[in-house]
Amino acid sequence: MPELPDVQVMKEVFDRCALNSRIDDLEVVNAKVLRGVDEKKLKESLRGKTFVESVRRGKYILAGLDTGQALVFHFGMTGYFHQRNGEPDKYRCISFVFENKPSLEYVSIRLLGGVSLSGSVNGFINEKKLGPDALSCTQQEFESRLSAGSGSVKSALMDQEKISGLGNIYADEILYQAHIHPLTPLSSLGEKQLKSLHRTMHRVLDVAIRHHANPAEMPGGYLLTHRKKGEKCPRCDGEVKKINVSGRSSYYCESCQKKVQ
DNA sequence: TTATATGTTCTTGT
DNA sequence: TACAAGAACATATA
Repeated sequence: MPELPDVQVMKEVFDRCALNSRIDDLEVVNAKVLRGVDEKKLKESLRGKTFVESVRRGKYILAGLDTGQALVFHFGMTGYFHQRNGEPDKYRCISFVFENKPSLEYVSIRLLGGVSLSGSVNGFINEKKLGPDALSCTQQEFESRLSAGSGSVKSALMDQEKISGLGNIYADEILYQAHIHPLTPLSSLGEKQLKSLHRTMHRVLDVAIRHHANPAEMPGGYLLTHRKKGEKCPRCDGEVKKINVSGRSSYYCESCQKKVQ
């Protein structure tokens, strides 16, 4: 679930539920999600403190504390925030208890996500070598970062050091909207195609966020709801094919995304 | 019961 | 050595 648009929606939840309210306590239900920090240190660093800002960079949420430190959330394949208004979420891993708001739970079902503590918001970004955020990446940055590599265009879109925020589903969607085959080598993309790819990336992400990253709400003509072998392409009635690209399933329409060598 | 799954990171291979 | 592709990770769902 969580790619850039989903994480953007989660940031909005975080801001509403956690910003500018004193953290009274936190409950660590499953310490497996703690990365590079133990429960004791985490509690010491958070109790009595306040989240004063939040930044989304790619698929990460960086929550800045009034101490200057930042708590970093990543959601893996199955993570989300849940505001507790009744029963706790069955898969909650960490619960933040606030002075004057309901608790916020960090949930990770398959435990592939993680929470870590960083010296500062920017420190984390540099350490991870995260590329520019897909939503704010300029056309120039996009072109120079993508024209450098040599693999397939899809692998490059998913490489967080090149551009951060895209995952398997949105990489497929962007290529579909741009009429580009996922296995097209980067080296064969011309300037015109890179420009179009950049424009398409912005448009797809923008539409996804406006529809709360919910595929069911999104307009027709998107591959998102047709990720199944043998489905009809929502644009040209061609057949949706499934192939493997860098170990992940890729869906594309064989008649409107022609392969270029 | 088995195959598949949106994530990152470590390992392997070219 | 550098880059790119593949395996592993944990667990729910179809």
